[in-house]
Amino acid sequence: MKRDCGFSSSTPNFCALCDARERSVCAELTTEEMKEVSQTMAHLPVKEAQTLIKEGEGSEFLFVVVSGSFRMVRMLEDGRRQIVGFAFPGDYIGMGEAVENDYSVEALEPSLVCRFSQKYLDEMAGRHVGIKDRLIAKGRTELHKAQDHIVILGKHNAEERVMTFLHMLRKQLGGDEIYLSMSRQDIADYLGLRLETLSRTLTKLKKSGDIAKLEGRIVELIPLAESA
Amino acid sequence: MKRDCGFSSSTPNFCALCDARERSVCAELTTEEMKEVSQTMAHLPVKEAQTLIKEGEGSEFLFVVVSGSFRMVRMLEDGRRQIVGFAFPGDYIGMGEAVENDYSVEALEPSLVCRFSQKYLDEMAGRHVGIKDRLIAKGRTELHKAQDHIVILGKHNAEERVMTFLHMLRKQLGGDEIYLSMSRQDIADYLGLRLETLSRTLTKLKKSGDIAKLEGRIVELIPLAESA
DNA sequence: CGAAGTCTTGAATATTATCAATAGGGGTGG
DNA sequence: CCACCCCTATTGATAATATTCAAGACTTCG
Repeated sequence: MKRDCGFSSSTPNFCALCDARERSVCAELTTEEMKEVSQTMAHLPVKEAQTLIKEGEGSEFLFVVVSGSFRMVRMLEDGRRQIVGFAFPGDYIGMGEAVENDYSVEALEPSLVCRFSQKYLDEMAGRHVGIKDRLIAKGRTELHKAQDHIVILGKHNAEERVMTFLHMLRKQLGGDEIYLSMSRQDIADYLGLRLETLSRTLTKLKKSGDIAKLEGRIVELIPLAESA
Repeated sequence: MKRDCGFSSSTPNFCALCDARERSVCAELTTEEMKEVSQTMAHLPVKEAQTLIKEGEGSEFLFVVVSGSFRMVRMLEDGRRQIVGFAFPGDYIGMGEAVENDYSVEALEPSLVCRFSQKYLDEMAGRHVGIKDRLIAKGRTELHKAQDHIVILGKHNAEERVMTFLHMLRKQLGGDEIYLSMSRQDIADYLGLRLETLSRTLTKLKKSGDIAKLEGRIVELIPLAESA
C-alpha cells in the first residue's frame, strides 16, 4: 500500500491543515501575525526516504509535520542504528538555530511539512511573546516523549515493549486500527530488539489474542474498556 | 563513606558556587538583575533520600543543583521503577509552572539546591529576554541527555550499557575516578537491567580489565587515549 | 514473470532473569 | 569496643528469553 501526503499541490487555504491540529507554532497567532509569518514560511512535500535533516549538521529551519511521518535516526560508532523517535502530524522537527542536530530525520512515507526560518522565528519572537513559550512547551513535549521511550526500553521483555509501542501509536494517531508507516527494522531499532525478535513477538501477540489483527503493516488493537 | 553537601550553612557570597558552573539561569544576569532575583530565590539543603518533587504533582519551583546528586524516578503501573535520569551540579530540576511532573526527584546524598519561583521567573522573563532563551536551551540539554539514555538502553548487552553509563558519568563529573552516589539498584533501574545482572557485569568488567578499580561505590576507568 | 527487498519461521546458542543463599559494611546499643 | 542487625551487594544454579545464522515466504515493482 502506498500513501500520498494528502495534499494536492495548490490547496488554497493551506494553513487550515495546521491550525486544525492546534499544536503548531502558528496556533496562537492572530490572522495579522499569520500573514507576517507566511512570508518566510513554506510548505514542502517530502518524498519517501528523503532526509529532511542530517545528523551532525546545523539546521536553519524548524519544521512542523503536516501529514505523513518521519523517523529520527542516530547512527552509533559501531554502525548500529538507534531510532530515537518518530514524528507524526503536529510534531515539531528541528533543534534550534545554530545547534548541531544529533540525529537525522527521514520521511517514512510521502509527507508534507511546514518550514519556518529559525532566524526569522527568533527575530519575530522579540515582538510576539507567545512564540518562545511555544518553543519551551515544545521542548517539554519532546522530553516527555523521550521519557516514554525510555520507559519502553527499560521494560525487560519484548512483548511488553511491543504492546507499549502500539499503545503509544494508538494514542498518537487515534483509533484502534493502526497503519505502521515504518518498517519492521525501524520498529526493532526503536525498541532495542532484533528484527526477528520483533517479528516473532508480533505473531505471538496475534496468536494469543493481545492484538486483534495483524496484516502486514496494519495492526488492530483491542479497544480500550470504557469507564463509566 | 558519607558525603556532605559541601556547604556550611552561612556561606557569604553564596551564588559564586552557582556562577562558577556558568550553566544556571543566573549566569547571564547582571549584578543588578541578580539582586532582583535573589529576593525570590532560596538556597536549600536537601537531606539524603528526601523527595524534592513528587510525581503527579505540579511544582511551583525550578531548582538548580548546586552540590550533591538526584535521581528522577518514574513508577510504572505494575510497581516497577524506571529511573529516567540523574541530576548533578549545574543541572536543572523542574518542569515548568502548572505542569504536572511525570517523575519524582529524590536526593541521592546530602545535597544543595538553588530554588526559583516559577511564577516569578516567568514574570521576570518579560523584562529580561535571556531567561526564556536559557529555558529553551535547558530543554535542549535535557532532551539530548534523554536521547543519550535511549541510546544506552537500545544497546543489546549489559556490558555495553554499563560501560556507556560509566563513560557518561566520567564526562559529567570529570576525572577517571568516579564515586557512585547512587545504589546498584538505582543504576540497574536506570539501565533496564536486574540488580544481579548489573552486579555480575561490574565484576566481569573488573576482571577483564575494562575497569581499573571497583571498590564498592568507587569505580576507576581506564584513562582516555590522548590525541596529539 | 522475475528480482529485490521485506517479513516470517526454524533450530542452536548466548545472554539475561529468577530464585535462593551468602557475604560485606555501617550504625546502634549493650 | 564488640556483637548484632539491617541493608546492600555479590555469587550460584536454573529457567526463561533474546540473539544469531539460515532458509523460506510474501510483496511490490519494473
